[in-house]
Amino acid sequence: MHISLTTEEEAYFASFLQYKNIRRKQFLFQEGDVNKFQAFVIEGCLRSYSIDRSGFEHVLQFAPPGWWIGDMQSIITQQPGTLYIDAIDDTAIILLFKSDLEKIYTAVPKFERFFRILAENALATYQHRLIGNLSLSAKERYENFCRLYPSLIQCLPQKQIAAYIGVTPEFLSKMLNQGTAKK
Amino acid sequence: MHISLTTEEEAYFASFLQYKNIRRKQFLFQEGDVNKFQAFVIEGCLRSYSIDRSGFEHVLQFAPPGWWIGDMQSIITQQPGTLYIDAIDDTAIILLFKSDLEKIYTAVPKFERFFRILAENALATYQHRLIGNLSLSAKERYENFCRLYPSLIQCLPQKQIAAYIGVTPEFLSKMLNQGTAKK
DNA sequence: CGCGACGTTGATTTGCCTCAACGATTGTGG
DNA sequence: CCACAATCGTTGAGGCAAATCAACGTCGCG
Repeated sequence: MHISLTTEEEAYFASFLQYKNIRRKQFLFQEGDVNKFQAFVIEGCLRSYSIDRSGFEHVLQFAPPGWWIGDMQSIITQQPGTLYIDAIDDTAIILLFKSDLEKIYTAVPKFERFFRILAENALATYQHRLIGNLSLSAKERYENFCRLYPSLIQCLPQKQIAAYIGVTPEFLSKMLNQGTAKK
Repeated sequence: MHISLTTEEEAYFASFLQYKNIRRKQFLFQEGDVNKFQAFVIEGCLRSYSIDRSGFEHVLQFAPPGWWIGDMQSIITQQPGTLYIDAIDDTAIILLFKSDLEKIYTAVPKFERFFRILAENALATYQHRLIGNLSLSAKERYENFCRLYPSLIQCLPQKQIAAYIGVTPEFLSKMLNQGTAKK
């Protein structure tokens, strides 16, 4: 990780963490809620997405083990959020509440560093994805996705991938089946 | 701003800053360079963009006065970047080198906080833009752009806006001229 | 002045969407 | 343990938003 901690600092940090289990399809967060925590995935998989005016889902992020997830906009502003977060599989997570995080920052400034680096990496990732969405075809975005998240392709329903790369499930299906040579 | 500084801290920080002017159309950064600094715009306007395989530009960010800009991916990894950054108008900027920033972080940890918050806000902004690109029509994206950057619409050539919202200049032109009622 | 960037407009094409129907799989309750 | 509903992927016909290509007028600038 990006910082090293003494045993006391670790214990202090750990004292704020809350463990939680979420069942497949259960919601961790819904549009209109104020998001008061970041979630860290230990096992399983979460996803964050928005639902547009026409009822279509658009996936912002998948969070397999080792990933953080939350409605950043809502966490920052403490205003009602616009995203949904739910579980794709049964999932074990750790919650870290914003109010506690503020305390942690004050007590152990090193954590500012940790979460700064985390945010900067995430930022670069989203910039890269945005550029991809502006410049690549659906097929190329799919290939990128496979290259970037090889562990996910196997456990995700195809329509979730479609909602991530920005095409309809029907179109993704056709794309995949005519890339394959036919007899 | 997000932190408050003593006079000494301010002076210490200021001692690292380098002022620079860039002429219209001049490059601050090009694909393949390793980005060693963040730039803060005082006056004028910069833009960061990528050029795809077919030679089309895709704007990642405009930076009017008060904004930071850089190739985040390259700054983090210190590997050659993929973006271009150039000046839309004659522009005055401040450079803050990554190597200096590391020193500043060590000397005055408060700055970790400042740049953490900066990165988190930027992150939320890109997430929002990505969702918009996945769920909105070209017209809606244009309207969002106008709402979000009213100061920019006047000084930007139309084709730059097109390259930001993700349409061709031709299409944006048509869109705008038939939204207007005709006689 | 003349060149190059920009915006405009039209004709045509295309990548992706919409809608609808259908089989396969899953899971759930009786 | 089976019946049924729900979800998912597939396929086809047709439609539309946006891209492509090309031509042209305008303006600012060297």
